[in-house]
Amino acid sequence: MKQVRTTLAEVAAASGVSIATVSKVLNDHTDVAETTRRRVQQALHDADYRAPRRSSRRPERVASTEPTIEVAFPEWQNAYEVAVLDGLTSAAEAEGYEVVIGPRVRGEQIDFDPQALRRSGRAGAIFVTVDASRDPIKALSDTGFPVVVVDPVRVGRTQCVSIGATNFTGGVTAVEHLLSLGHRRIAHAAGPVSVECSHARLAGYHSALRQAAIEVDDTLVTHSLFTYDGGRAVAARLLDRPDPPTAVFAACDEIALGIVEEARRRSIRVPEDLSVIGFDDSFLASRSAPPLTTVAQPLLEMGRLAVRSLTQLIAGDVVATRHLELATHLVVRDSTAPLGGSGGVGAQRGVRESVGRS
Amino acid sequence: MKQVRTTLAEVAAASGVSIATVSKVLNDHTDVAETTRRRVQQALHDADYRAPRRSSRRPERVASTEPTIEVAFPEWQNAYEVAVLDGLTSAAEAEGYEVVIGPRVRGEQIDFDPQALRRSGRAGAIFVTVDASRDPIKALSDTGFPVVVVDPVRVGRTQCVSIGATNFTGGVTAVEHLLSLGHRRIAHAAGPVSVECSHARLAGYHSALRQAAIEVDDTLVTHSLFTYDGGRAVAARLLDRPDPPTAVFAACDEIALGIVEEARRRSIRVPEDLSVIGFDDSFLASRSAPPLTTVAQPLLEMGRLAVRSLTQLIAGDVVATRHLELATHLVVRDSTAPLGGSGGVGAQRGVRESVGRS
DNA sequence: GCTGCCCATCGAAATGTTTCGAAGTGGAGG
DNA sequence: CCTCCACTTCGAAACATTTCGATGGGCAGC
Repeated sequence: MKQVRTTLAEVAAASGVSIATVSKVLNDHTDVAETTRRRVQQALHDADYRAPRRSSRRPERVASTEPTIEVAFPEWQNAYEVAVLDGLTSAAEAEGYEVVIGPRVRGEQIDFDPQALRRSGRAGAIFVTVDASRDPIKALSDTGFPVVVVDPVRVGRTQCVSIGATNFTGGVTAVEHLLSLGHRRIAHAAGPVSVECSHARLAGYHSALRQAAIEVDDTLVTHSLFTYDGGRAVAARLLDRPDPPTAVFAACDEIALGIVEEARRRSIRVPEDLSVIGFDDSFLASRSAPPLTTVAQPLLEMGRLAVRSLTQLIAGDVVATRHLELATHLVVRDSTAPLGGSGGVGAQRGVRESVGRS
Repeated sequence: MKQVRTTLAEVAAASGVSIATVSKVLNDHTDVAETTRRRVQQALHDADYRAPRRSSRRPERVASTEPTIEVAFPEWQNAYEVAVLDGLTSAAEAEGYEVVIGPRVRGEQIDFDPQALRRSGRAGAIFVTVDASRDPIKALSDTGFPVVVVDPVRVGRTQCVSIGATNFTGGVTAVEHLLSLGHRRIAHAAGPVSVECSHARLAGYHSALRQAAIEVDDTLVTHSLFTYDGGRAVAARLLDRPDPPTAVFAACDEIALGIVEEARRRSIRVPEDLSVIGFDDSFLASRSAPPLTTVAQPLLEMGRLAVRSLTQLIAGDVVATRHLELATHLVVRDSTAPLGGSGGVGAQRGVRESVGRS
């Protein structure tokens, strides 16, 4: 009795159906009642079932073409995702995989057929900034198809491996930086409530403030999408208050840029009158006026790690952890300054990027 | 006893081995002796064994994948290219093509093997902002392999189809806009001399100035790469002159952003003290502070057109023209203002984007 | 209310595939 | 000539998947 792996038989017993039915659930056959399907999926998850490795030489493509990885993501014109894709493709090239652009993930909708993807001969799939708790991805991953998710909006309870950054610590870093510059009235332009990394960054914000014995003013915390326009909207509310903050920690660079622009429109100088710190260090941050101080995520590295994790899954190796987090670090540019702004415009602060601990 | 189909069990009995061994022969496993393998194959043939239909919706192995287009480009983290890729992939999806990310084009070096690409079974290839006069691309295209180049650095004398924008007209548009605001001392931060579209935009600049009977001051024309840092460098030279220009036409948005930042460092306000107009209308332009006035290239449309042209080539249709140009148009945002800057900072100009003719 | 039909659902059994260890083989070393 | 060891070859059993028929509930027709 080695019993090294849970089998369909056990799952079947646990959920009170036959082995055949469990198999059908796994393979998305239609002749299973919805209630039964759910019960079986629950049992599959509880028993931590994972598909047997169908031999490591599986991709079995015919000739010429290299094994292929499918990548799917919501948006092309997004500096964050593009940076991840950059790392991802370079690693794929190094490991001898082709990369094909998968189905477009539209908002909450992920419309693709897990069956088709499994049969298509792809060696694996990588999703970037999508909701990994959604059914198609769960279904795909739970059948043993190699799936890695980078910075999932939500993880849920799936088999798939996910990669992210230390969002909580990053939030702490950002606020500590502002505190060290003397700021006390620090707002947080957070991301959507529904997204997990928003929570982590917000928690970091709270934690750092409490650590500094500063009472948290919940009216200084706003929520918006991770977009420039979202940043514009929340900045309008924050800056037009009678008691505006002296510094804002934005949950991403795009939001930060929106805030910088709204400040400019009000003749509020950044960083002299208002410090703004972003998150991501996408290539937008280094090209703005002023260049953004930001908490950098190692986006290229996250992309590379995604490919390496995927190749492990493909090879059938057991991955030690289902979720990996890479360290963030502070990149100081010109959008933050000491409270009281001694500098004045054009103070010629160095462009050197100081790197702190995450 | 329906016995509609011969099974492995029968074959196994006939050839005197176990079912497992027959399965292995069928699946090309290595752990079967050559003599045994031959005996089993003979038996398989005699019994007219054929694989069971693995469900009717089985698309027969490799044929399942859609025809594939390879795309190659120099740089991921580049707003211009990403926008083109966006249009390109959406069109490919619509036309039923897969898109695979091809070899990375590094600077002047395009290291891929045209032979391998042709043999790989790709339906065609699209290159973005590469030098189409280089040997590998010429070689590929001249052998009849379908190739389309978007915004080639240089075209040379090849067979391949290229797609660009009306760069000359765009240059004229940009300068006419600045002239209409009253500017007379207009600099041009041009792109690299080696790149064809730089020439076209520069020629448009010259043409518009001559048209307005303004003498061209060649010291107001600088060259740099199409980068933010390039823009910073040339801006430093232009702005530190004793007689700085009142407006700059930058050959791309990245250069424009570099100029805006150098101006900020010198407390030169944009647009009150200096008007800056970019080129491309990549997503950087709409996210800067201030948002950039720019000459828009229809990047998405160019990507789509590239795919459509390629599908024509693949279908064997004769393409009427080897080079297509799409119209540019002016997008007015907040980085340009009338000479003499009536407005003052934060003048709350509308965000409306006025669209002019190219 | 009864009958018969349809159809969604499910499982037994047939079938194919993989794992893992047993058996065989050959050669180096004693 | 025997032993040991590494390697090849093979099959029993474990496992997964599919087929196809059984079951039973809903419902129209009578």
